[in-house]
Amino acid sequence: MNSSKRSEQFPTADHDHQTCVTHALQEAEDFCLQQGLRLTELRHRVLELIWANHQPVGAYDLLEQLTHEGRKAAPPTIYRSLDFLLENGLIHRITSLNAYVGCNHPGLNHAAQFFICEACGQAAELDDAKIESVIARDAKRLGFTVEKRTVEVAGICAHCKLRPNP
Amino acid sequence: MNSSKRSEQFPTADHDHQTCVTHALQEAEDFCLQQGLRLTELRHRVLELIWANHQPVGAYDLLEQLTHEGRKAAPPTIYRSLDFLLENGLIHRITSLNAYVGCNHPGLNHAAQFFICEACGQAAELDDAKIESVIARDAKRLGFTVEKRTVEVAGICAHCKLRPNP
DNA sequence: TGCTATATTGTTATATTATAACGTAACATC
DNA sequence: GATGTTACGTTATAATATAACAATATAGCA
Repeated sequence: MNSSKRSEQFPTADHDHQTCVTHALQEAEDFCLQQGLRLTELRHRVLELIWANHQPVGAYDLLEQLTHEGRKAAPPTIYRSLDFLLENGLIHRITSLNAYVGCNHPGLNHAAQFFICEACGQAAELDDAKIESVIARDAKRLGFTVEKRTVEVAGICAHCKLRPNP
Repeated sequence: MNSSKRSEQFPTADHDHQTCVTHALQEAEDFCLQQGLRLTELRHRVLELIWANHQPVGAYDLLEQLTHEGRKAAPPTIYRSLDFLLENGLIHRITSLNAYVGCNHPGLNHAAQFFICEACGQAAELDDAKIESVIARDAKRLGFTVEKRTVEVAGICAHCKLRPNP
């Protein structure tokens, strides 16, 4: 049985990607309805594209995908949608890639960690409380109030290690 | 007694900054001599500027500082020096700021963590083995081979919390 | 319903960060 | 001192992101 979520671990080649996109969109719609947020057609489409890309994707890639389907779009078009999706926890920004990826746990205020494969470009989203607590401990020792955490680990995923030549 | 190192914790206002710059430069010179690396005048000056700025500083800021002192410089001038300094562990790049900061432990191959104050702009460099080991454990569970870690925590430092209005 | 305030999107221009490509100068090694 | 290599100069451009203002759509209310 395949998970309908993308990135709690690295997805296998045979996972049902259409289902995971559909599921994520459904969750987002439900979440926005609950919260009284306007998931407009544009925002919905941007979120769908992000999930459909199936890995962290750049703003200008998304922009090109939007214009290729006939929509009038300029950089602010995409950045404003990204801002909305970020603010409401529907996507994450991967700082080290300048790229955006769907969030696996929309609604939960969580600090995610990312493991990013340099071979296939996919990213696994973790939410390891242990990392959080170690950071919190260090912060306490420094007298530092944490606002935002960025934990991104680059390397090679298990699938790519086995693959002959990706 | 004031530490001659900048960022094992957030520096106090009264710390001897000139000494910490001088010390860092001396360490870099020694290290490059040992390793047979050419710390050219340009690279030396860039490293000095980075330390003198006393907090993460952008490439174009450095560029401006160079040109203001009469040197001919264009973006590649600065980026090439930054590349040299990064490759040889003399500075770090703070991904979330697109900025560069002197390394406290040149020569040691270490994965640093940064605590970045959003009020004063200063960054503390930690090297917490515990964070490393937790990341390593997660990586092992995923079958992931780690190449590079990025751990950056933004927030407010102890000094700025006490300050009335920075 | 129609009015009005607000939120969203369109549009143009520009800021910020970084690299490509190619030529010249310095240096090092023989 | 000829030659290969490394570093630097120079021009152009790529990639990412935001400012500023106009037009449109939506929501809430009279």
